[in-house]
Amino acid sequence: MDRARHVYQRLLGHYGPQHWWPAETAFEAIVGALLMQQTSWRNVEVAIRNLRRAGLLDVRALAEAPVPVIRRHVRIAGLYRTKPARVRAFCRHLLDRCDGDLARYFGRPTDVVRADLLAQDGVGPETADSILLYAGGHPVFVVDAYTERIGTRIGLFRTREYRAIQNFFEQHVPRELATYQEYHALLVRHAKTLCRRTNPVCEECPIRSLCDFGRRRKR
DNA sequence: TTCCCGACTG
DNA sequence: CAGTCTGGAA
Repeated sequence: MDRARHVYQRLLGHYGPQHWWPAETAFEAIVGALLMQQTSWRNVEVAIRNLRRAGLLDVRALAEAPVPVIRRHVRIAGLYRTKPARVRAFCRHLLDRCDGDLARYFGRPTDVVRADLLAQDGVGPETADSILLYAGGHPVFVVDAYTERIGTRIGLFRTREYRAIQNFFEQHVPRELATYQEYHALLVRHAKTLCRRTNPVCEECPIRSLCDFGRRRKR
């Protein structure tokens, strides 16, 4: 069996399904991705909750809201000098690109949507792919710091280049939306609970037998 | 003090 | 490639 698939099976068996964003709305996934950078997800959840409570969790509402108002609600997510304006600018873009119709926005070839996302302020490779995968239903493999850490520790690859890592997974894991969504969620879960940057808990790791780092590490 | 599911600028 | 940006939790 392919190692990348084997890792997936073991993580899924150990942690179980993570049931992420698809349960929520596509728009929430977009806002979450834009606010997530360099912040704990806990704070992003609070920010989204604040927006919803204020009736601002909507394309038009956010597009029209003054930046200071948006800032008041998302301040907890940090980087308040950039994120609020980026969220509003992105919503304005959605309005004049597809009249705020997300199905229409995402209803184009993956590469086209990805290029459009990357052209937006504050949207880099990870944010773009995260939006594609969890809001747009496009089967692209999301790469983040956790993916890189786990992948290099295990010895799946050595590169640190975004596209190279992404290609690795997309060539070894069947291109299925649900699988890609679940795999990324599992990597995040694994990186936070056991495969931490410092003090990893290799003794309890479900993929230790597949891991170059874990096998060599003493208890 | 460090770190958190990055992106941008110089 | 390195510095910078943010607040909050540990």
